[in-house]
Parts: sequence; structure tokens; C-alpha cells
Amino acid sequence: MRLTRYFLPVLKENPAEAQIVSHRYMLRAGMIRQQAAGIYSWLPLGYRVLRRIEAIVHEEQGRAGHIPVLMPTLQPADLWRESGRYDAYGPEMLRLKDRHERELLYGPTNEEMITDIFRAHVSSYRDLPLTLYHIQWKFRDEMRPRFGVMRGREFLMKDGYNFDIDREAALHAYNRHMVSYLRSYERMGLTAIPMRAASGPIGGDDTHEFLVLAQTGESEVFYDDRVTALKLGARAIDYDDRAQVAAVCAEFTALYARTDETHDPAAFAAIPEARRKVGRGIEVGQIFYFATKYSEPMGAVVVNEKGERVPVHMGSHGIGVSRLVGAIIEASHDERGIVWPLEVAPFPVGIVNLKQGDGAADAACAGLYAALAARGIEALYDDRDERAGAKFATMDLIGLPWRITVGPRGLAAGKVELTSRRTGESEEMSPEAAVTRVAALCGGRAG
RNA sequence: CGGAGUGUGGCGCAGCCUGGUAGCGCACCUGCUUCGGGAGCAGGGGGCCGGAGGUUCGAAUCCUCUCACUCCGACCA
Repeated sequence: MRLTRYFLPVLKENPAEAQIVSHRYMLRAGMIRQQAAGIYSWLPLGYRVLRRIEAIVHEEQGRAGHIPVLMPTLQPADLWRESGRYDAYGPEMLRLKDRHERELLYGPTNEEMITDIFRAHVSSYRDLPLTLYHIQWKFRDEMRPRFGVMRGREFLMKDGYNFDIDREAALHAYNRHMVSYLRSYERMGLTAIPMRAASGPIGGDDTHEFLVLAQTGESEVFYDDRVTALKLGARAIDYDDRAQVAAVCAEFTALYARTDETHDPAAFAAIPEARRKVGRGIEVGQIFYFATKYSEPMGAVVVNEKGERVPVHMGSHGIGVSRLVGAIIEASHDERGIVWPLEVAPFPVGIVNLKQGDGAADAACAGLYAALAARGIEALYDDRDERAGAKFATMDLIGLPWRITVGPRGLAAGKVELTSRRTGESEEMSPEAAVTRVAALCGGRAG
């Protein structure tokens, strides 16, 4: 993408309303625009990141055997009366009426609707297990939205719902979600720690939250420092292997890690003092097993092997997709701007032409751009007629992982410069070598 | 929902107390000079001052109502 043909409305100054770093940088980097309290438009750069996060979630859910669907944002009130939540849910739920005075609501979650879909089409244990998920916009009319997309009223969520014949099968689904979530976060460059949580309005017995450590987190967290070193890495996971999936979950939940809601001071005190950590975390996902809480009142039953009608065991499992954009920035930035992890970066590499209009520089940049494109790498080429300082400042702000700097001085020696946004380290090399190197560095990234 | 604030051009702000018809920086447009870390000079365009009433010869400024947004708290992915 050539910057002169793109839409990247960056701000030099800090908008007054932005209190935390992710909100500031998202506004300054032209990623979002607020349209009402807690409601945002996603501008091209922000939308790219959002779509990349979405793509990772889709891929990892697919690997776990979970099936995508898409449910509407508006739901009929009657469905929620069946579960009793129409009245139980407070003013957080946005209620509205259509022209025929029919009561609707903008979905804050989808347990009722997915259960309705299930009961209409599934009636035998032979069709289980089944896990459906969707990524859709939701609305919760928070009293006080703040921190940009970290706590908006409208937000994009991945929600997964599993349907299983019994508790044991449902817990395997729970475990699949935990592992697939850990893989998703890891791919996004995050360390997200599963912590036993309190169940809240969704209900249920077993539940874990996933917390990204950050000073601006909304929850106080207590943990054994060793949990931060756990990595899935490239290990192969067979999601049908109950024992293996359970073992991975055990590995990641064995060490102490709790939010303030479930904190156990005695257990915490048993950890060696050097490893005992108190910090803050951003919640980026939560998984629940809630047995037959919805299937019983809503009549989601299947016939089992013995011919008996039994309510299915369910769970629901969410990832805050739009919130993750903010969480990643909170976890990865410096004083000059965002530092995107490669997998979620809007572009993997930027090309800075230091002297636009200079024949050699223009030609070298165009050549680099085309050579990268030929290798499937889309660069953001800053071809504006701006001074070097302005171009560097923009690149630093928007945080692309790699930058190729092209100027007459270097070109005279046949060199361009490749710079890492994360480390700031630069290396001079020929344009051809830069293309090869960038291709190698970005090889693992799709797009 | 309690408490505290703020609404003046795309962004950041001044002007309001002490009414006289709007200003600064950034951004934008034109020209010249610059050109490896947010350039300089000159010229230029853009705002019914959140909205509605009221007071007044006259309201961004004073009064009333209203809407929106922000911050602190309680709540929440």
C-alpha cells in the first residue's frame, strides 16, 4: 500500500480524552474514531489489526474442531424470557422495539439463541459433540465506558458454545477451548495466563479467565512468577486426545494464578517469596462450563444411547476480539508508539523513502515494494513528500515490526537500511538482501 | 447511578469572571527555500462558539432548561 493512496489520519498531539496508552495510540495512529461514548468506527489501520486478530481466532478454532456460524446482533425478547434472563439482566441490556412494537434487544451474549438453534436441529447423541462459535458485535450499555476499545459499549467478541452428552465430554470441550485460546494469544504475541475466576452472570461451576499482565489492567492478580514462562510453542496438539488436552490444561493451571475475586491468601503465601507476584491484568477471554443451566429450561435435549431424553451439557467461551487490540498495545509499546507483534501488525514492513522525487530513491523503493509483493508481503510504502523526521515518527507511531529506509546517501553505496521497531537495531544491506531478509523474518506470517 | 468537570474549525487550547460580533499552535491549501528523526519564511481557506429559550441596544461571554462528552467511585469482556 502506498501511503499517499491510503487513509491514515495520524495525530501529532494527544487527544484530551485518552487516558491510557492504548487509547492514545489508537487515536493518534488513526486506528479508530469515537462516534459516541464507548462506540467506535474502525479506520483502515485499526480495521486491519482487528481482522488479523479475528483471522487467528478463526484458524485456532478451526484446528480445535469448532464450527463457525453467525448469529444476528438483534434478538427477540421472548427467547430471553425462556431462560429468565430478560428480567434478570439489568439496564446493561439495550432494549428496543421495532415498528410493530415487538420487543427486541441488542445481544450482550448469545446463549439463548445458540440453544434455540441447537434444539431446533439436533435431537440425537449421535450428532454430538458439537461446538459452534461466532465472531459478532455485541452491546452492553455500560454505565461508564472508558479506555477506548478496552471497555467500549459495542465490542467484537468471539463466542463459542459446546453441546455434549455428559459432563466428561463437556469438560473436554472446556479444555479444548483453554488450549486453543492459549495458542491464539501466544500467536498474537501475548502472555495470557488462565486464572480460576468467579462465574458472574453467565453462571456455572468451572470457569477460567485469561489475563494479560499490564499495569493498566482492571483486575488485581496474584500469581506464581513461573506461570509467565509457560509456552505452548510449536508442540503438536491432537484436540481429539482427551488425555493430552487435559494434560496441557493441567500444565498451565497447576501454578497459583488468581484474580482478586478468587484469591486465596493462604495458598499464595505458600509460594516461595521470590516468585510471589502481585500485579494487574487485562481480561481477554473467559471460558465456562455450566452444565444444563440453559438446556434444561429451554428444552435442548437429545436422545441418548438408551433412548432417554437428556438435557445437553453446555459451556460458553469468549474472546474479546476488539478489546485485544487495546490489550496488545498495552503489552507492547514504547514512548514513541506501538510495537506490533508480527502476527497482528497491520503491515509487516514499512518502506521509508527519504527523498521522494529523487529518481534513484523512487526507483529503489518501487523495486523493493514489488519484490516484497512478489513474495506475498504487503509493505506500507511511505511515498509522501515529507521530511525524514516526519516519516520516521509516523512509522514509529504505527509500530510496523520492520522498516526499510531508502535514501540517496545509502543508495550511492548500493545499500538500504533494515530496522527493527522492537529493538531499534539497524543493518545496512543491498536492496536484494533486504527483500530476502524480510521474507525470512516474516515468513511465518500469513499475508 | 453518586461526585466532579468540559463543550469555541479535523486535533490541542485561549477568550467567558469585568457583554461590543472570535483568536493562537498543529493540521490543510499556494509559493519559495529546505531535506537521514515531527523544517523556515510569506500568503491563504475553514468556526451560525453543543442545542433551545430568556435578559440586553448588543450574548461565545449573564440567567434557565436541555443534550453530549470526559474524569473519580460502585459495576463490567
